Order: sequence, then C-alpha cells, then structure tokens
Amino acid sequence: MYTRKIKENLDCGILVAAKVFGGKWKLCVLDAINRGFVRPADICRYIDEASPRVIEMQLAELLFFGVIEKCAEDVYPKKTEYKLTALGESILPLLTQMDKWGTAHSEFIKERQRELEESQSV
Amino acid sequence: MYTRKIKENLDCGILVAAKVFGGKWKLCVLDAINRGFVRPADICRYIDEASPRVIEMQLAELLFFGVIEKCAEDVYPKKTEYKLTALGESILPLLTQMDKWGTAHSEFIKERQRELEESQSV
DNA sequence: ACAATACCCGAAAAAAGATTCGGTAGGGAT
DNA sequence: ATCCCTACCGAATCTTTTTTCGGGTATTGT
Repeated sequence: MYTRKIKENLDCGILVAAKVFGGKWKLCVLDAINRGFVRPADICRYIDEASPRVIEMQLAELLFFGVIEKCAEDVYPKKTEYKLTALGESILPLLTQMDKWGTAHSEFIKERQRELEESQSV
Repeated sequence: MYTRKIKENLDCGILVAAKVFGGKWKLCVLDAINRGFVRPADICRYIDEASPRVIEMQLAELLFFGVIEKCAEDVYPKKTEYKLTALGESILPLLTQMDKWGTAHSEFIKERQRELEESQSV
C-alpha cells in the first residue's frame, strides 16, 4: 500500500474537502451514483473515459471516508450497489454548483485552452 | 514547456471547474487574495506550506484563465498586485461552501485519516 | 463444459504535479 | 560595494496519482 512521504495538512476546510473529493474522478463517480448508476459496472460504463480500475479505487476511498455505502455485500449473485450516505448527500449542492460554474464558463475556458495548445504546438 | 500526453476532456462542467481551480494550492491562493494578501510575497508568506515557486506557477495559471489579473506591471519598484476578476469573484461562493463543508466535517475526516495511518504503520 | 459477465485486487509503469535549486534583474538601505 | 528584498523563470528531481496489465473468484446463459 502506498504511504505518503509528505505529511498532509488538513488544517483548513478547503484542504479537508480536497482530500475527500479531490481525485480526478471522485466527483464524477458521485454524480454517476446520484444519477442512478449505482452498480460498479454501470458506473464504469457511464464514465467510460476512466479505467475501471481507477473507479474501483475511487469507490474504495469514498467508501472509506463514509461518503458512500455499499449494499448487498453477501448476496449471490453479486449485485453490489453503492449509495450516497448523508455525508455524501451533503456534497451534492457543491457538486451542482461546481457543475453549473463549469458549464457556464465552459466556452470561455475551452477557448483559452485551445489558445494554449496552439501556442505550444508551434 | 510541458505538454500533456493524455487528451483532456472538458465535456462536463465538473471537469471544467476542476481544470480551472483543481491544483493543490489554487483555491488557497484565491482565498489569500480574497483576504487581502494581494502581492506575491505576501501570498507566499500567508501560504507558507507551499514553495514560492509553486505559488508563482499557480498564479500564472489563474492569470491565464482570467480568474485573477495583475496590476502595476511596469512600475518600479515592482509592486505587483493581483486581484480577482469577475470570473474569480464568481468562484468565491464555491470556495466558501467548500470551506464550510470541510470545516463542518473536519473532525470526522481527520479521525478516519488517523485510522488509516495507524493501520498502515502496523 | 464453455464463454461471458461482474466484482475485486496487486503491482509495475506512465503521466502529472509539486518541489528544489539556481539564476536573472531591478530597487533600496547601510 | 555589499546585502537584502521583490518578482520571475528554466530545468532537474522527487512525489503522487492515474493507468495499464494481469490475476482471481463467482454467477449466468448457452
């Protein structure tokens, strides 16, 4: 298991929040679950840009921090389902706001990004 | 100059937002500027956990994406000041909400983190 | 029995991100 | 002249994160 070399600082709220949902795909996973894609294979299909492995890992972390919970663990056939806990639900407003912000400024940011890429390729 | 190897996807709002303020210190820098630490040296002293270099780099990125702007560029002695643009201001509510969330759940998350560290050190 | 699917996990490799180091350049004070 | 401060930047290095690859177990449909 990987252990950090640099000590983490969780002294301010922003850093705590970043710790919990700061991974590349964590918010996407929460979004997927929120939209009803609750089984691992469904989430993977929904977020097909990410590798299944990374989604598993992010699910594991979200589970560890109590943001989601796992159901039907010992039922066969395995029909694992994840759902948001109260803590997870409390993130939704933030998720929504971030999504709104990003969508609202999407064109502007994309345009800047294009410029950057062009200047690099020359 | 560094160019990414994996193509970026900015198709959903969350990914756009993550792109703009997803760095390790970006939100901290915005917070610092918002609190009145507007000169590079001041920001560095305020966020003394981060190296000055990384703060410069994050400032450059925030500048590039139009989240902050730079004043007094050609005045000597150099008294560079950064301030939030309208776009930057529009992030503040999110910043506040994230900080609130993190602060509210700080103890719980820290406790989980402690457990994780203990289990690793055994 | 066989193939396909779901779920989960370890470990190496690749990529991205952060940090350190050293340097430039100008201003101000002693 | 020397020293310290501010601002900035390139490049090597180190750390962290993500990805890829391969494996394992169990179930379902044919």
